[in-house]
Amino acid sequence: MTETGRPLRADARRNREKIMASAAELFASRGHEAQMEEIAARCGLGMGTLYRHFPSKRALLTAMVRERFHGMADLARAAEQISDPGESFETLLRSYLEAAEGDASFQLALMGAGDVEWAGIRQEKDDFGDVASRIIERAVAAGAVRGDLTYPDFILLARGVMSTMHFKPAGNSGWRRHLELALAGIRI
Amino acid sequence: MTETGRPLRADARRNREKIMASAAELFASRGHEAQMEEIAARCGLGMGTLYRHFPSKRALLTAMVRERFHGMADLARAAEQISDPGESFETLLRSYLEAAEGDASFQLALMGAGDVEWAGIRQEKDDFGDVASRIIERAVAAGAVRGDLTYPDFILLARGVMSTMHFKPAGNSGWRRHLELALAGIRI
DNA sequence: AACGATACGGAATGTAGATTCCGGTTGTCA
DNA sequence: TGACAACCGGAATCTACATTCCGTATCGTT
Repeated sequence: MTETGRPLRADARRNREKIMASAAELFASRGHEAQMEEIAARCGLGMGTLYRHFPSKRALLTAMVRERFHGMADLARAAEQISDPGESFETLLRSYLEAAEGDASFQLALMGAGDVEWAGIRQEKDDFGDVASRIIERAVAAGAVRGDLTYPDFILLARGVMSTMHFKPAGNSGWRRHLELALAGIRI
Repeated sequence: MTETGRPLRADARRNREKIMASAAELFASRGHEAQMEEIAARCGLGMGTLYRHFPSKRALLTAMVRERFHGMADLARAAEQISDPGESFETLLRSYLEAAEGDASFQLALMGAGDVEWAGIRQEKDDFGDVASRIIERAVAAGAVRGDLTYPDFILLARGVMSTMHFKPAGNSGWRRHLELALAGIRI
């Protein structure tokens, strides 16, 4: 239903965008618990319309995550432009986390909680991974971070800080304190 | 239903224990998604019996978490016996994580995911917190860890590593790698 | 051994939410 | 502007579970 070939009718395209917008807001604030009915209601559409555009809640959620991941790759490319390898790396991590701030569903997706059809996002995910890996390798080569640091480690740390962001929105001094502790563990 | 005064009839006590055991296993393997019917079935009891002992799924889960937290306080006291302040601290963190290994529900509870009636566990939770705080203060005083480390930081880090344990059971080199990175960030 | 008081079993009930259906609308193109 | 495909609305349907109910069975006490 997302890819058929013939272009969408004007009103359909408009509605599809309204749905994406509403879904983005609701998934962000309520997480995976946002309800299909709320989403439809928020943009003044019926259930039928919602399901015409996205065959299931899972598909809708996946579309949202794909969009966000796409933006994430851009952030990574921006971080890669920074000349200092160490700063480039830290900016990557900080951007990754800030991109997820305020979006409960995206946080869960990034942590690896189910409900997302990862197969439909491989491309976007790999794009990000490629850039991030390059940044990390450069930071390692420059001696800005511990020599055994890898991309999987980056994911490990990011998920860790994200768990604080997700489960303790206002806890302590917030996720930024956690980020500092994490960075302290990999800087040289 | 848990505290009434008069002692339970012999068969009732037996059944209560069967329920706790089955629930422990199922919550551990399936997390909060374990079903009440499965739990009852696993120990050959009916739904009525299950609900006679625990008024709701939430109550049952809470009982499980309380039991686990109780054990956790013991682990903390054991760690406190270690003379070297730094080793004592690291043992505390390691024990905390190992206690949660293999128990999906407990991991979620420790990370702060809902579904647990924390009010009914204050005591057990505080017991652990008190011992842990002492261990951390001693480590700080001995200069074994960064001087600004606090108990909330401990929770932060533990939750981070736990997120890897929970969401990526077999990922990378496992949560122990994450633990190493976390420790590197607080050791001096 | 009989009698309550306690417990137990498991079918029936209640509810929340996703998903489907289909009669009615609207955009598009000749 | 007429016809038809592409769309839309939203009530009805389905599913999955937690929770309740109440007729029986069992324990412990005299």
